[in-house]
Amino acid sequence: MGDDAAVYDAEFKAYLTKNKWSKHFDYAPIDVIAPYCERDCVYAGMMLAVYERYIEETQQGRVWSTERAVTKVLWEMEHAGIGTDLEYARGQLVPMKERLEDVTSSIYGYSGYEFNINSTQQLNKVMGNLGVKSTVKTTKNNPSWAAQALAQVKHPIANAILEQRGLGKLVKDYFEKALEWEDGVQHASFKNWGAVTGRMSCANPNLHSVAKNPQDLSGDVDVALLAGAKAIVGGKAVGAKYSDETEGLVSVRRMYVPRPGYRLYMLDYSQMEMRIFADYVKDEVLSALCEDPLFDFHDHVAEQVWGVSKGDEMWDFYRFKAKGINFGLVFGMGINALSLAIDSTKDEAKRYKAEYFDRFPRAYEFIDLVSKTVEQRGWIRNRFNRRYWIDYDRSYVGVNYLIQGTGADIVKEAMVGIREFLVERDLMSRQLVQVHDEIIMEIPDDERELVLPVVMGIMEKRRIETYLPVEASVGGPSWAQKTVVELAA
DNA sequence: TCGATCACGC
DNA sequence: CGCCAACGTGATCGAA
Repeated sequence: MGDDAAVYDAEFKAYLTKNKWSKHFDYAPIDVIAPYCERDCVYAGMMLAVYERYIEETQQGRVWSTERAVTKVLWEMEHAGIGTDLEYARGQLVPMKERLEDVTSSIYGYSGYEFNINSTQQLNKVMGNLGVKSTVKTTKNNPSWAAQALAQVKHPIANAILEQRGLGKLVKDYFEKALEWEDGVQHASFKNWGAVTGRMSCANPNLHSVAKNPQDLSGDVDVALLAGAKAIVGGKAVGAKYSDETEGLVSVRRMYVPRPGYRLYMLDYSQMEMRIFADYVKDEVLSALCEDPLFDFHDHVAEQVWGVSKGDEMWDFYRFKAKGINFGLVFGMGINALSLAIDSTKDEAKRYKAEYFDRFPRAYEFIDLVSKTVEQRGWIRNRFNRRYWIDYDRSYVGVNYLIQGTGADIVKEAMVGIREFLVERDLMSRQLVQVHDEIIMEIPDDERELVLPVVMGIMEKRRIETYLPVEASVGGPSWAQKTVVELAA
């Protein structure tokens, strides 16, 4: 190599910026940009040779071949896009903005003067004037005014701020964004391995972060409760079922609709990460129980560790702790975070965790082995040999990388398999979106009987020992409403 | 321009 | 078996 690729790249981009061509490569003259493109290709080719050797040495051939194959699926997903109900988007923007104005002026009412609510510095001053203190610190040790901190605040300004932020995000990131695609088809961008674990990422818009809970615009608690909400926090109707008949609730997912001739289907792996965790732990009893598609991991842990059963007075209490510890383990959570997550003191959290490991000693052995391997060797590999290099002082993330990454590779292989089937049979059905453990498809009615069982079979194929059941739902008709599909045996 | 802070998801 | 909830995208503020 005569020159260094990184240096050349940096120098060339500086040259573009200097000549005001950096906004888009199209702006630069062809005789300037062409040699750059040529070098780009040459360097990419050289890198391919290097990495192919590495892939061979580390036996990551299966992962590499899946990545190449899934690229075609991603291209087709981006090309197909997802249909949006522009009429709904435009219609809802009006009451959303009205509500936003009302909430904003109520905040100014509390503060006594107008200020920039988005500025945490200015907000901090307002809170000080109101005599409100935060019990939470930011990473830079300043007072935090995030949702977690505002939840502790008794003053009514707290809820108003939560609503202002949440609603503002919906308006900006999704409802106004939707209008950029005038034909009502959004083409998001997917990245194969946007995350270090092997998970994909999505942008413009990020379909991975589309709000699940409907937003209450009426300010009338009864409206959300009528839709089955468990609580209303910052205008979010938590747990509410969206319905077009419920006035005053707005849903981002309601915006996403099938195109004429199609219906939306959502194919979800049930408790995927917990089942992969069970597979890694190699607890035969646990794995056997996973054969039941309806097996609930959190229920089981509550029953086994604390001897409670459904209907007991303490059931909800221990089910909550079980769920918190389960997620805590797969996320690599420490005692401090765990105690916050399960609403316990640190001592209590420590005791619950000890009781958990008492009952599931192999879970402890697995977690211990992973972190020790990272500390001693510096790398680990998931079920498909995807390799992770992890710094010594971050060894606690290893368990999560293995579980999250194994899940990601399973879904990618399934997507490739689904594509092969659809292409081979020359079908109209198509994959639109992947959300980590979920695939969203558009299927015409006359293909449903053929496609659904085959797709579920491809997804449920044993790629690890433990069974990973899939639940299929049909959109009713948008992404906001799902009805579980019962397949004839 | 970029770090910090906030919000949303799995 | 006490420290570290994992991984993302994007809007916004405000200091550099």
